[in-house]
Amino acid sequence: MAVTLKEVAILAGVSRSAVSRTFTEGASVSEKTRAKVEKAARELGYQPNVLARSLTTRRTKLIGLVSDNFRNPLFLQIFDLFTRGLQDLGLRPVLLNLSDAQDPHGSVRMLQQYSVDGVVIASSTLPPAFARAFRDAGVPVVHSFGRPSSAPDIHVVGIDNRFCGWLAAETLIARGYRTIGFMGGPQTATSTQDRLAGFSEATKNHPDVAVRTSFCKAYSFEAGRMEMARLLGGQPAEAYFCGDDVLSIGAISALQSAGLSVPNDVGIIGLNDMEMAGWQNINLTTIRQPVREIIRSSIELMAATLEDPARTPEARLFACHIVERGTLKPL
Amino acid sequence: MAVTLKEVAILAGVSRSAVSRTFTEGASVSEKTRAKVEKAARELGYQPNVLARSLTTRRTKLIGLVSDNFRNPLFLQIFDLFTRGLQDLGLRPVLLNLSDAQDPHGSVRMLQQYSVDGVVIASSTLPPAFARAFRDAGVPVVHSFGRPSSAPDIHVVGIDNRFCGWLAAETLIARGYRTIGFMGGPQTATSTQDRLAGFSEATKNHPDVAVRTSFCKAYSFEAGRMEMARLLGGQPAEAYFCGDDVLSIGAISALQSAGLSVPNDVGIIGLNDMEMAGWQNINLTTIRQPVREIIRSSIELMAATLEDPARTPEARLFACHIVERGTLKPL
DNA sequence: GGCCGGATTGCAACCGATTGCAGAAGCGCC
DNA sequence: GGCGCTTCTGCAATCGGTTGCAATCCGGCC
Repeated sequence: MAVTLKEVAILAGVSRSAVSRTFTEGASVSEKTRAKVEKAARELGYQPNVLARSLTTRRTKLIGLVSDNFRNPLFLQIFDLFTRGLQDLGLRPVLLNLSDAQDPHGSVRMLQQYSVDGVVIASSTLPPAFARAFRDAGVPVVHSFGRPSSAPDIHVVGIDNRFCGWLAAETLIARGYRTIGFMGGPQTATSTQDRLAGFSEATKNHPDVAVRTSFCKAYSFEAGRMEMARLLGGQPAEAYFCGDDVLSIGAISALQSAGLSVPNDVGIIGLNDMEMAGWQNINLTTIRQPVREIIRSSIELMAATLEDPARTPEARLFACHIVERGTLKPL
Repeated sequence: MAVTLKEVAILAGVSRSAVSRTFTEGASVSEKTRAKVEKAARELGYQPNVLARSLTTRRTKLIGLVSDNFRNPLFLQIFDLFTRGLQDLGLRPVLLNLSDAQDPHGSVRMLQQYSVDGVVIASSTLPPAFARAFRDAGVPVVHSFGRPSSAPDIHVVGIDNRFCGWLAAETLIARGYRTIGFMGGPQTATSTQDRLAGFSEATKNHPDVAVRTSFCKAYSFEAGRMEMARLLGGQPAEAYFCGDDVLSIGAISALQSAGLSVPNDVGIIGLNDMEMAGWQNINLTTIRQPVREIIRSSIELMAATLEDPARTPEARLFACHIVERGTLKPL
């Protein structure tokens, strides 16, 4: 069906090597044959078959894009940025949906069969075992939104979740809240654990502050709604730090349905600063995570690692800061 | 790096063909050699390289998943369903982000280089020229959420947008609204055009009803918000049919910000029935589009077309129906 | 034991490209 | 024209598999 090297070679009256060389960067071809080949290629509509080429070059230009979060609208933006960024570099993302995968082994196999050049994991909830499994399989991996380590054994780009937890707690305490709640994402996620650790650390210095902790099964509106509805069945805290804006917005929805006002009855602070957080009728006070920068940096790091697979693992951290809106009582 | 056929053959003490055959469905291998090969393969951790195999089989099991909508949260669910459905069939989606692509030609080239087995287009806004370009390049294509034709020249799975427009108008009129608005998505999208056609047709029979039409630049919350805010600068209609729930929710947000009540001041009916539409504090009356079924059917159709590329193009239509909630005044 | 036919097996060519190597061209200069 | 050098070019092997074909194996039967 498709035009091959050989047909171009015949039409141009040169060897197959000559054709190949005109299509490979920096190969030695005279202007004359290059012209002949390009003319023939144009006439036939030829373009090299990346997959066949990959057999010898060992580069497929395929990048595994793996995630397990398909409920949080933020991730649509994340996929948008990743796919654009990768395709600008001539790389093509192969999506791997690990929404209900338990076993890293199977995922590794799936991607190995396709000989992806690298894997970027876009998730704050996927267990680190997955990243390690890919690495152990010899595939370059970058974990975006993962847990940065001070002694990284894998490339990680993200934020300091401990600090975010700490910042949230300090902010709530400074506003005069004395019973504060941590409403995290999945308890198994490192992001949740780290935020809780930071949150708890901050409250340790304030003996007059009571802390409640609870967790949502997923990062989704619905999970936030349901968890807050459950909390309202008991004695809720005066203010909550939610592990994600989607949880916050879900929680606010539950509060409003219960006839409670935010921030008059309950304060809420989120994390991410997604588009909706800025809407006038939501107006969520939140901790902004620089998604765009994290993704840009992840792609850069992936490209660099493709160049030098032996590159020393690094952790890249981006700063988060409070975006003050209207869901906490004023200072 | 990776284990190859040859190494397995040597360890198992058989020819390369034998190894190949134990890994290809329905090939003739004796139980004895199969056992030897499988043992060797297990020891070495061998698995066939799909891409190398594709060179002779001409099947990469790669499916192009192309879309241009990365703003509408509904599409996150769509990607979720597509990726899961495809990977259940052993197919792998290569994502192609056409958010700001103008030229079908370039996109075709991108996918051709990777010799995808097929392309599914998930978009209600991508011009039909893209689908045709893929088809003309000899790639099986299924257009999900596309414009069904009564004389289809391309596989399409979707809804009858004309009917939806008609249904929306009839519903608004039946509720007693006499100035009704059509607030569509991008004017260039066939879905918008068809809905408007249906909407206009319904109103033709009601000379006492005035119609306003306007369009949003994209299917996103923000576009809906901005368009409604603009409309509120003039004399708004009594009720609007929005081309998507995200537009509706954006519009409601703008209305609330302006101190107006839905449905007391302005009625809204959406389209899709996304998760948020059911929230108590949104409670959107909408036309439900059976997304899940459309995707399941699209994947089935793709699989069938892969089997028989010469399959006659068909259009598959799914019914839509009103989901009554609280954003229209009662009957 | 010998013959027959179907089930297995290995050889070798091929899928669409790249690339090391050796020979051929091209060039400047004497 | 001949020399030495650099730049091009084609041959042939290779990447990791599949597959048509012919040869071999095997069991059953006379």
